[in-house]
Amino acid sequence: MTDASVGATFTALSDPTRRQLVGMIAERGSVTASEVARELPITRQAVAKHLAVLHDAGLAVPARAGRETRYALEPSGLVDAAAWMTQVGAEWDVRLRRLQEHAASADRRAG
Amino acid sequence: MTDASVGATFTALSDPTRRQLVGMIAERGSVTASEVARELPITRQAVAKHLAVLHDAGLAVPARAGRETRYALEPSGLVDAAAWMTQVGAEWDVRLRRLQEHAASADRRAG
DNA sequence: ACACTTTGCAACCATTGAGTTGCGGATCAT
DNA sequence: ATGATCCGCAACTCAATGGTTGCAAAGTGT
Repeated sequence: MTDASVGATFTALSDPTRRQLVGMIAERGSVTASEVARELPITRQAVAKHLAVLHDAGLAVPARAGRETRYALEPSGLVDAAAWMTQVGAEWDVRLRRLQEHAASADRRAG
Repeated sequence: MTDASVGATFTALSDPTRRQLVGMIAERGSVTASEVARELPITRQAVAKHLAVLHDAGLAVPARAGRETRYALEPSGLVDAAAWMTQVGAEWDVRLRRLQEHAASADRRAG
């Protein structure tokens, strides 16, 4: 759960086309660049680049079968990023609770 | 939890400087651009831009007090993004479980 | 063997984004 | 009142990136 891997995950998910792509892979189980390119208004190479980014982020894994390369989902990257967010969220929560308590006690003092 | 807001959150968290900034705000409760700029190797304006991005993403909220503008954390943006990830993660989970079952039954068929 | 499909690599273009400098306006302290 | 901070806005540079086209290599079907 290194900072670089978390960053790569957020970078990968920051692009709307890539999020859509993730959704399509989740629906279908696996996908090739050519398949997706037929349905989206972008070229196959653009899709291939997006799939490469998802792969580098550990969110998708390619498997070559004959002349086609199918990409499936790889959950570990998402799990790591979700863990990071949960952890950071917990820290925020602690901090915010302190602030709320502080504000509440200030209110009490103010009557 | 619109797609645009989720995208803004991921975009905000995809930058390492911004993640560091989030950590600093979490530690201190609140922060000004000038304060942070003294400790980081970037200018105040760069920090101000980052804080603006965090604000637009709903992750930080500014409060002007006199001549300084302090930024504190705003949890809603993070909560939304975390919810998105949890949801997508659950879908992946379902899909992966299906695939595993499929693979297992294939194994059984193969003997 | 040959036509067809699928992929991968490289070069290129346009846009975004992180960072800078410069300046003017508002606030605080003396 | 004036000097010192602090902020916000605007213009600029430079690298990263989403997208394109072109082409060669490898797999498939007849």
